[in-house]
Amino acid sequence: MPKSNIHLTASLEDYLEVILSITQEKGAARPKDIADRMQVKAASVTGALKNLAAKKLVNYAPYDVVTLTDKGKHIAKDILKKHDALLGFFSDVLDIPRSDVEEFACKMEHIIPDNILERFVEFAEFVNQCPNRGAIWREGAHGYFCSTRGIDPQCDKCQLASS
Amino acid sequence: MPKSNIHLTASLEDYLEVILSITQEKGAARPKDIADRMQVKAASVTGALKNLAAKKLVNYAPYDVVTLTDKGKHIAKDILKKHDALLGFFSDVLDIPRSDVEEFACKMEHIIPDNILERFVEFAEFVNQCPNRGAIWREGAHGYFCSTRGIDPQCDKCQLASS
DNA sequence: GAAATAATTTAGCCTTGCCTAACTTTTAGT
DNA sequence: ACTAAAAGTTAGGCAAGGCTAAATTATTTC
Repeated sequence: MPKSNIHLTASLEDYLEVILSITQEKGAARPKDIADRMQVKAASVTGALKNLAAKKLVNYAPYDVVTLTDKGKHIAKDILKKHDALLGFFSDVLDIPRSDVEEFACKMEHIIPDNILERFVEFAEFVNQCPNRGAIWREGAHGYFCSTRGIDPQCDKCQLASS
Repeated sequence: MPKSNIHLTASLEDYLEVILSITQEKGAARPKDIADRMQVKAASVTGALKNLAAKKLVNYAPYDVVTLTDKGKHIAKDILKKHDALLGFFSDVLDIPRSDVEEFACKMEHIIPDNILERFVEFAEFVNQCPNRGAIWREGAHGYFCSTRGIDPQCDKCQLASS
């Protein structure tokens, strides 16, 4: 796997992500689809595609459908993984509806450092693996607050933690 | 308080924040100080200041020191509040050293919606108010993991939660 | 299969926000 | 006070990334 220390802007990362998503649905992406998903005009897509093609991240030929190169696919999947991890954290830990964080996750995925994302993931895993210890959000008189239920003696992690 | 639905770019918000910070230290900010903190050249600061002055967020006159207007101060404090809240979350909940998240918080503060920040804050408050229930990070064989210590029967929140 | 429609590209423009180089103003040192 | 240095500004340039309008290519539809 060639080390890909390419610097990509948030915008270009978004294009890759969208192209991956469309490709997974339809096999290949057409500029029109990309424009619709990105909420930009078709002309802007052409520019981005030329840019990505110059970086060997997409296969692009005028008037043809667009596909990701291996390198492009690798990066796109990486971003999507971040996206999903963030969504998971917001859902499982902070208990915010996915629809409310979709857009925010789309912005965060471009700026969060790997080591910090790692923490988010570890924390979410902890909450998931050990539901009786995890934070539970409840609606109270003064808005939501955080609480937990009791410790489950069956839970590996709980026992591990009590040492 | 005039409703300030001004759209500010991340860059301009950063300028306000920096000016507030310098002002609190020295009474007023000089372009050179701002340039140093923002890691930009002095010429870039002049442009930003004119922009902010046009939006009535700073008091600016050529070759003079810079201060925030009430409106500017209000916005700057708001952003700083977000910044500190995020820093608190990363420190208290995820146990990441401040130095590692400073830069990230600087980016997040511009994109996080209020309602999501609210959740971050609530969660961090929970962890702070109820340290025995909060997540504790420990270094293990396979990196960091999450655990908790026992429940403190003295803790109001814990009792509240056990219902 | 020819004309109408839809998709795509090109060309040129705009904004943000940074830069450098050159010029002006202010400040400091002697 | 006068000059050298530091600070600030102006002018012009560049890259990213969007836009519109107009030209081009594909695709329908009758």
